[in-house]
Amino acid sequence: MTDDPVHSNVKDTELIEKRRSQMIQGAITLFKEKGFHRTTTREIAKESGFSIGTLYEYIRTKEDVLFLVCDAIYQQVRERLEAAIDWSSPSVANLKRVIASYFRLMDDMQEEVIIMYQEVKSLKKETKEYVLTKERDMVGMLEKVIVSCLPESISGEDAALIANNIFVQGQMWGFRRWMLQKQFTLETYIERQIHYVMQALSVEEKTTASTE
Amino acid sequence: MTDDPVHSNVKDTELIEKRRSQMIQGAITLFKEKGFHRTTTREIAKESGFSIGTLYEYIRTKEDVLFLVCDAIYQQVRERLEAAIDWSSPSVANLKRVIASYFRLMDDMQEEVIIMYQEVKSLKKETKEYVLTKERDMVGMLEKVIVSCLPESISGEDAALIANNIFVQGQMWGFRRWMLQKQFTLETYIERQIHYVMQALSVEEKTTASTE
Amino acid sequence: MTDDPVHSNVKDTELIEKRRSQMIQGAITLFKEKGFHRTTTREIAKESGFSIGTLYEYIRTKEDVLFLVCDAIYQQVRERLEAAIDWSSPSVANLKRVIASYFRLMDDMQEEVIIMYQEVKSLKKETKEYVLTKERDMVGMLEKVIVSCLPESISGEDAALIANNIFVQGQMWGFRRWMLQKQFTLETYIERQIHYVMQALSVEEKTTASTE
Amino acid sequence: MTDDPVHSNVKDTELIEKRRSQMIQGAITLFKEKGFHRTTTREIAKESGFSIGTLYEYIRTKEDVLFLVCDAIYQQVRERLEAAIDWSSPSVANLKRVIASYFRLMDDMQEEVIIMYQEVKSLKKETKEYVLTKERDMVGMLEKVIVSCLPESISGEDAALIANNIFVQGQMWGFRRWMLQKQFTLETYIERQIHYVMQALSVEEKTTASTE
DNA sequence: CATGAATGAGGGTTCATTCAT
DNA sequence: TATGAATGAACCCTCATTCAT
Repeated sequence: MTDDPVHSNVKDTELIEKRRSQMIQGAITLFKEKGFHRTTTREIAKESGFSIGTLYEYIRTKEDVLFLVCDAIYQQVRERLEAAIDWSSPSVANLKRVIASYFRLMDDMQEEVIIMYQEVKSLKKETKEYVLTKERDMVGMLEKVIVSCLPESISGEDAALIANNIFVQGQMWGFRRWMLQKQFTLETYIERQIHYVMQALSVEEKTTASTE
Repeated sequence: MTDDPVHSNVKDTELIEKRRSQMIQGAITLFKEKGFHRTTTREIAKESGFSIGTLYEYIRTKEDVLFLVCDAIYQQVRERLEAAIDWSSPSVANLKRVIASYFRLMDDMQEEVIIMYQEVKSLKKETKEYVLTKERDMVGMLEKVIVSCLPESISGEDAALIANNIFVQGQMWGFRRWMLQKQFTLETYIERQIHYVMQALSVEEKTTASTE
Repeated sequence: MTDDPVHSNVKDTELIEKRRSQMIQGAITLFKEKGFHRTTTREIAKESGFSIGTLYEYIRTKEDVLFLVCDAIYQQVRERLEAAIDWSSPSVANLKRVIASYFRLMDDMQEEVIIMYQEVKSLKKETKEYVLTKERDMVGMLEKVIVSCLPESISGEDAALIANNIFVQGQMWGFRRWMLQKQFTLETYIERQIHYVMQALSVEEKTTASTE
Repeated sequence: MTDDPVHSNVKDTELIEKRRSQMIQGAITLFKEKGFHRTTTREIAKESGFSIGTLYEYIRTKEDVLFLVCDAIYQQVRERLEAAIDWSSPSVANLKRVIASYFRLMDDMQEEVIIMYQEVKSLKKETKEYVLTKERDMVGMLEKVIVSCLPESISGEDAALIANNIFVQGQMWGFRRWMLQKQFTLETYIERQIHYVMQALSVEEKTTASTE
C-alpha cells in the first residue's frame, strides 16, 4: 500500500487510510460470508459504517474494493511471515520454526486465504498481476530461508519447488479444511508436513520439530 | 449422475442427457473465459446451441448449471483416474505410474480444475457437499493405491496426508501455472514431486521414475 | 429508419417496429414536458406501456431513444414536406404553396421541432451527423423547389441561403412562439414571410399568396 | 443584475460580484463543452477556482448557475448591441451598419448563443421569462433602429417581423454553422442577409453595404 | 468566509426467470 | 418440446446538496 493505485476523491491521506481500513474490514467480513460477487456495494458501505456515497469517495469501482482487500490480506500475510523469520541465525531448527510459523499464520487467516483463492481471478489483468507478484515474493522468501538454513547446498529448482509446496500446503490447511481438519489437528499437520519437507531436503531428523 | 438432483420439465431421459451434455460443454467454455458469475444464462443457452427457454426446460436455476458442470468435471477426472490405476499388480513402480498419470491428467484439465477451485463455493451447501464427496473419494483412491503399493506398511494418517499432498500438487500445476510453468516443464515437475513423495514414503529410489 | 443503427435483442422485426413506435410516441410526450435529461428511462417505459426490462430489449442505451425520436421526427417532417411538393408543375404559385405548406407543417409539429432544437446536441457525434444530414436534405429540397419554380435563374448561393432562411423561419414559428404567436396569426406570419421571400427572389407580386 | 433573484449567504456584495463572475466564466467554458446537464457542480466549482462549499455560498441550486450564465450572456449581447447603435444619425447606411455589427457580434458569441438556445428551457418558468424578456428587448431595439432609420414609414408588424428575422438569422449563423459556414464566409452571409432585409424593407440599394 | 467530507435519493442498465404461443 | 418476448428486482454508480470545522 506504499503507492496507491486506487483513486480517491478525498484528499486527507490519514482519513483515506482510516476509511479504507474500515472498508477492508467490512468487506472481508462479507466476502467470507458470500463471496465478492454476491456482496453488494451497499452492503459493504453499511458494514463499513458509512453511506454508499462515502464508499465511492474512497474508491472508483467495486473491483477496487476487491483489490484493496486482496492487497491488504497479502500485506498482512507477508508482514507476519517476515516477522517470523530470523535471518540472523540460520539453522535447520530455525527453518522448521519458520515453516511452523507460516502454517500457524495460515491457520489464523484461513478465511482470508479462501477469499484470495476464489476472488483474485475477478481482478483485471493488471491488478491481478500486481497482487500475484506479492505471492511470488513470499514464495521467494521461503525459498531463501530454505537455502540459507541448510547445511549443504541444494539445487535452486528443488528449493523453489519445495518452497512452493510448503506455501501451498499452508494455504490448503484452510482451503481444504472440510477434509484435513477432520483428520488432523493443526499440530500434527504441521509436524507431518515439516517431516516430509525435511526428507525432501534430505535433512536427517533426530528430534521432531520443537515448535514454539 | 445416477439419481439426478437437478429437476427437468422434460421426460425423455435420453434427450435430457443430450441437452445437458451440450449445456455442460457450452458452460465450461464460457466459465473458463469469464467465470460463473460473469456468464449469463442467455450466453450459456446460445453457446449450447438452443434458446433460453429450452435451457430452462432442463434446469431450474443458473446454479444448476454450475452443479452439472462441477459434477461433470469431477466425473471425468475420476473416470480417467480410475482408468489409470491397475489394481492387479501393486508395486512402487505402479504407484509412480499412477501419480504421473494423475499429474498428466491435471495438466490436461487445467482449466476445468480452475473452474472447480473458484466456483464450487458458489454452490449451495447441499450440492457443494455432494461434489466434495467426489473429491474425497478421489483422494481416497490415491490413498488406497499408496497403501497397496508399498512393501512396508505405513500409518493411515501418513497415507492420507501424502495422498492429499499429491492431489493438491496436481491441481496446483494448473492453478499456479503462472508461477510453476515458467520454472518447470511438466516432466520435471512430475519427476521432482514423485521424488519427494517417495522420500516421504521412505521408499529407496534406485532409478528415477520411468514414466509412461 | 430503412436500415437501423439501433440494436435490439428482439428478432421479430414487426414487433420491433411496433414497440419502437410506442416508445417514440411515449418519449416524445415526455420530452415535450421535461426534456430528454429530466426524463428517466423508467418513465419512458411506463409511458410506452411496457416494463423497463422490455424497453431495454429494444434499445441499448437511453441515448438510443433520443436518436429514434429525432430520427422519427425528421422522417415525419420530411415525408410531409415531400408530400406537399408537386414537382410536375413548377411555378411561382406552386413555390408559394410549398412554403405555406411547410410553415403549416411546422405549426403542427412545433413541440417536436423544439425537441430537436434542444436535444440533438446530446446525441453522440456519429448519430448527430446522421440526423443533421436529414436536415440538410430538407433544406436541399426547398432549394430545388425554389430553383425549379423561378422563371429566371438565380445564383446557387442565393437559392441556398433563402432556402435556409425559409427553413429557419418555419422552425422559429414554434420555437419563438412566446414572441411571434402573440403578434401574428399563423396566416399573417405565412403571408408576410412569403412576401419577403418573393422580394428576395425578385419576383413581382401582383396578388398576395393565395394559400391553401 | 440590478436586483438579484439569486440568493447568496455571503453579504459582501463586491465579493459576490467577483465570485459570480469567476463562476460564470468557469460555467460557460464547461457548458460549451458538455452542456448544462452533463456538467457537475463540482466541475463548475473547480473550473471557477474554488471549492464546492464556496460555490454553494453564492448560489442555492445548480439551476442558479444556469440562470446567471444565461443572464450574463444576454447582458453582454445587449451591451455590445447597444454600443453598436448610434441613435444620433439615423439613416439606411446606419441601419446596415447596425445589422452588420449585430451579425459580427453573433459570430463572436456563437458558443454562448448555442448555450442559450439549448439550455434556457431548463430554467424554471419564472426565471425563464425574466431571461426571455431581455431577448424581447433586444428585438425591440432592432425594431426601433429599423423604424427610425427608414425614410418612409413601415407597418409596425413588418418592422417587428423583420427585426425578428434579423435577430434569428444572426443566431443561426452560429447555431447552424455546420451548414452555413461551409457555404458562406461571414462577410458574404452578412452582405446577402442585409440585401434581403433591404428588399423586404423596400429600400433601393445603390451600393452594397460597406461594412467595417 | 472557505472548505471538503458525508449523504442518499435516484439514475441507467442487467439478467435470471417465466409463460404464452 | 422449443421458443423468445416480457418482466422487474436488484445492481453499480453519480451527483446535488449540506454542514461541521
